[in-house]
Parts: sequence; structure tokens; C-alpha cells
Amino acid sequence: MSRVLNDEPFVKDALREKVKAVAKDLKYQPNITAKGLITRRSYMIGLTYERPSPSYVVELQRGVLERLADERFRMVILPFSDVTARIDDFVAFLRAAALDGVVLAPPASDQTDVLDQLDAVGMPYGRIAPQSEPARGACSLLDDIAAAREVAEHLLGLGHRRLAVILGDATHAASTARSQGYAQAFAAHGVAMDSVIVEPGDFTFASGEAAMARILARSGPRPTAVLAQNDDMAVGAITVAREAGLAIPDDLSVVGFDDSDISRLIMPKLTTVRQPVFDMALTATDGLLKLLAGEPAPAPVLHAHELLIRQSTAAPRG
Amino acid sequence: MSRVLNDEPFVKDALREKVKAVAKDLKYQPNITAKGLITRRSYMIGLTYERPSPSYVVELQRGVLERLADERFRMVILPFSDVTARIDDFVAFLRAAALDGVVLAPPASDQTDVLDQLDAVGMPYGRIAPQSEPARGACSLLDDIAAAREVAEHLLGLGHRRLAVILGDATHAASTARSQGYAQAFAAHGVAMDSVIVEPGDFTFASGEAAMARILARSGPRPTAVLAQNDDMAVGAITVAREAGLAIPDDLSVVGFDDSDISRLIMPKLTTVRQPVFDMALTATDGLLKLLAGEPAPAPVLHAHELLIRQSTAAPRG
DNA sequence: CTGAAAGCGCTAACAT
DNA sequence: ATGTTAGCGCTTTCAG
Repeated sequence: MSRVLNDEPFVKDALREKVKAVAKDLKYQPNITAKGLITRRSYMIGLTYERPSPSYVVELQRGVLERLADERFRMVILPFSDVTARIDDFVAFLRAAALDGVVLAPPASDQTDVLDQLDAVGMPYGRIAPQSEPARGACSLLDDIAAAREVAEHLLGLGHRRLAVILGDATHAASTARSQGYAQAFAAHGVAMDSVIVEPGDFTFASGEAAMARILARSGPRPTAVLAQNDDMAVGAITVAREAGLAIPDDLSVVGFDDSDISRLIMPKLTTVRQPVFDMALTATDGLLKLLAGEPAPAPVLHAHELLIRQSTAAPRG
Repeated sequence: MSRVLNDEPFVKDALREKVKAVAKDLKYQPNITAKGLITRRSYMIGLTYERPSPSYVVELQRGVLERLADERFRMVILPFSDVTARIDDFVAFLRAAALDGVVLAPPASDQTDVLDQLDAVGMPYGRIAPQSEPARGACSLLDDIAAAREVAEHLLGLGHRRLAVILGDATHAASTARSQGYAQAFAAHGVAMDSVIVEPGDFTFASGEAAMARILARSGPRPTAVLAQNDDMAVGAITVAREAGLAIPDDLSVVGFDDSDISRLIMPKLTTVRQPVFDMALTATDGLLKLLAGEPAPAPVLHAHELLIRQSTAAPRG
């Protein structure tokens, strides 16, 4: 019986047909739980992330589901706040969910401790956009440094010299990488790092608003361009700048990062960097499935980013 | 052993402590699969929807997860396109996933056939915003008719008489309900239905753009206000109207529906109706959990909507 | 109150 | 090539 339904070889066609007919007749549904007990498989893969923006989450999920569409694997969503602060709890949480594998989005994808513990319990993983150890797990990489350098260079090329940066969540390695990219461009154009205003943020719209408010409250000449480490903060910054009477991009150029939905809906449309989140999720899931099938760890896949110059940037006035 | 870990009565404290200590020491993780085999539970509930907007999905998921946070239940995401066209496949899909129960978002929450089949296989369900049969399953209700009437009344109160409606996906009962609400308001203010331009849409940004383009291409006087059945389409309409040189709200008032993220990020901010999707998902999940615990079907919960008058509406010119 | 044993529905190994 | 049997790790009897 089991042999037929699992399409094993060495079964006579006649028998195969007969069993299939009866199964169909009885609307037989194999009990996946019982099967799981013996095969040691739950046929579930987890997707974990830590409160990112809606459009990022949705793309991530779409990518995983797209790859899973023709598989028997299901996707379980496991948001977990503060991975960094509670790594043991996080791994226990994953273990308790009885997953066959897990796709880790930032910042968990960069936590060496998490990877170590996952290795220890033998749970394979896919990693989205890690900045370090690209050989571990099935990785989808993005060159955040180069991407950030390109946006910064775009601004410098327009002639901006008084710059402000709004950082992302410090527990995300991407934040550091993007800062590095900006710094490389600044150095190449002779802009001293200590002349650049740097404000913290945490990737949320509200933190972008707060950072912009602090930037405007400073004494001294106002910056002519703001580099936000993601679109949500960039939009927050634009909102506050506008309320302060500044025209975008004439009085202030703003760039974001992510090419999220709002970056296209806001007026003026935001200059940003496209991150192919959907493809990255798909690739990482594909690699995870290979790992699950017992294949050797697939090579990390570097995904292309793209600088999208839209309407929120222009040459500084005067 | 099992008796201790499941906190059963009639166990001596001494034994209880000892077992717990050893379990902790060994980092014992009960095998949820084996447990499921005997208890006939997979401890998974599904959440199904059909390509809605990102912010709606995210709120929906957040609501379910919030209620599940302290439960052992996990959430499996089961998007399924064209439920209406393939009901048998849809139910087979749910059955194969071995779920204990399922939360149905529109349009599945309104498909009587789906409910019938789910009843037949004994899978309990929660329903988000159904328009019919509120007694079946654990329902979170919203008065779409009243909500739509209120937005329409707001526009009529401002003095608008030349109106255009952009419909949502026709397979969603909410679309019909919202049209009814608009119609009630129109009738109350003496606006003839055949003077209202009605364009189809499917709840996507792109369909809102297309509908607005068709509205502007018509001969005869331009409408002074557009009622879009959700925010994404409203934003699409605004984008196209702006490209055609119209100022919002001076030349054209636009209202949406949902209070999605973009409705607050777009300039001018969108007048819309808040639907408490998070609460609705939470309540439906709570009801489903009750059903799963063998309790009788909980009473449907009516959730309050709220008209949010923001900056995309004003009195018509002249 | 606690230990031992019998399955839950399936697959894998073992016979035939 | 096909029928048969022993568990997978747990809960639920049933003894003690």
C-alpha cells in the first residue's frame, strides 16, 4: 500500500492501479502526522523574522511559498522579537515547533550563536542576506556595502557635501554594512566623516521621523541630503522635513533603501536601492530544500541590487 | 512522566519536581508529532487568503499570532488563488495540510460550499468579515454597508454630486456590501444611481490606476469625487489623477477603505475607513481555539469601524 | 499515587 | 513482486 502511494519502484502496474483506484474511492488521505513520526519529518519549514516592514515580510513569504508551491512542505511563520537578546529561547522555540528546517531573515541570519545551536540540533537553515560566514547554510547574499556606496555616490555626484545619515537597527549587520558603503563613497569624494551628521534609527517610519526632527533641530548649516538606511525611515524623514517647510528634492534630497511599495507611492518617488527580497527568499528556500534532501550545502547565491534614481534627489540649491 | 509534563493532578510533589529537573537537565523537548498521532491533533491552524494587500495580510497574521502566542498552536500560511473557482481543490488542500482548524479570510469566509465541506470533514473554522451566515464558525463581523454609507455620506455632505466608484474584486462579498452602502447614501441624498460612474477593479493598486484612467477618458463632466473600495486602489487613482494634472483634494476628492499604511504615508493623507483587521483576526482565532477545545460555537463578534477624515477630501470647487 | 503495556497510522525491514 | 511485522514517541488504559 505504502509502496504504491509513495510511487516506489518494483510494483506491478496492475496492483498499482487497483490500489490507487480504491484509495481514490475511499478519499483516502494519508495521515501526515503518523508518517512524520517514522520519517522524522514534519514537512514544515519555518520562516523567522523580527518585526520588519510589511512589504519586506510579504515579499519574503511570497518567495518561500513560491518555492514550496509544488512541494509537500508547508510554511510556518515564526516571528520572534529580540533574537539577539534571547538566543537560547529562540532556538528552543524553533525546536519546539518541530520544523524540518528554517529560513532565517536578518538579524537572525547573522547570529553565529544561532547557527551554532542549529547545527548542534541538526536543523538545516537558509539565510537571507547575511553579512558574514556565507559558507554556512543556504545563503542568499546581497552586497550591501556596494549598494550603499552607489546611493552615496549618486548624491555626491549631484554635488552634495553636507550630508546626514539615518542608521538602521544596530543589531542588523546590514546597518553596519550600509554605513561602510557610505563611508567608502565619502572618502573617495574627500568628505570628512566627522562632517557627516549620523542619527540612530531602527528601520521604522517613526524612528525616521524622530531622526529627521533631531537633524533639523541642530545648529549649524542644514544638510542638503539625507541617506536613510531603509525606505520607511526615508519616508518618515520626508514627512518631517515637509512639515518643516522644506521642499523635496529642491531643499533636501533623500534616499532610502529597499524599493518598498511606499517608495513608489510617495510623491516625489523615492530614490532607493532595489533588493530582490522575493528572489532571495526563493533561493534560500531552494537551498534549504537541497540540504533537507541530503545534498551538500549549495553555493551561496549573490543577488544583484539596483540603484533606482527617482525623484527625491536633485543637485543642491545654489 | 507524561503525567508530570502535562501538569496532571494526582502526582506527588516530590516526583513532580524530580522529573521536571531531569527533563530540564536533558533539555527534553517532547515530540509534538508523536503526541499529535495519539491526540489526533497537529497543533497547527491554517490562515488562508487570496492575494490581498500587504498591510492587510500583515495585520491578519499579527492578529492570529498574537492570540497564538501563549498556545502551542502554530500558524501555517496557506494562500490559495481562486478559491471560488476551485472549491474542491481548496478543501483538499486544507485537508492535506493536516490542520486542526483554519482561519478563513475573504473571499473564502463567505463561500458556503467551503463551509459545508469543512463541516463535512469536521474541520472547525474562524471567519473574517463574512457577509452571510454569521452563525457558522467563529465569526468576526464588520458592518461594511454602514461603513461604506458613512464615507459616501461624508462626500455628499461636502457637496459632491458627480461621483465615481471603483469596485473591488467581485468575488469578495465585501465589494457588494460596500456598493450597497454607497447606494444607500446616494439614495438618501437624491443622487441617481445612473449618474454615478462605476468602474470595476480588483483591490490592487494597478486596477485603481486603470480604473481612474478609464474615468478620466470618459466624455462628459469629470466627477468631483472618487470612492475606491480599498486604499490601494484609491492610491492608484490618486497617482493617475495627479499625472493628469489634477490636484487632490481641490480638483478631485478621493476616499479609500481599510486605513492601510499607505493611506497615512501618501500626501495628502487619505480619508478612509478603519477596519480593525488585527482585532478581527485575533477574535476569530480566539473563537476557533474555543471550538477546538470542544466549546460550543462562540457568538459572532461585531467589530467597530471608524471613518477617518483626513486630507484627500474637500468640498468641490466652485 | 505510580509503573507497565497497548496502541495511534504509518514506513522500513524482513519474509515469502 | 508482494504480504507481514516491528517499532517511531507519545498518551491512555490497566494493574499494582
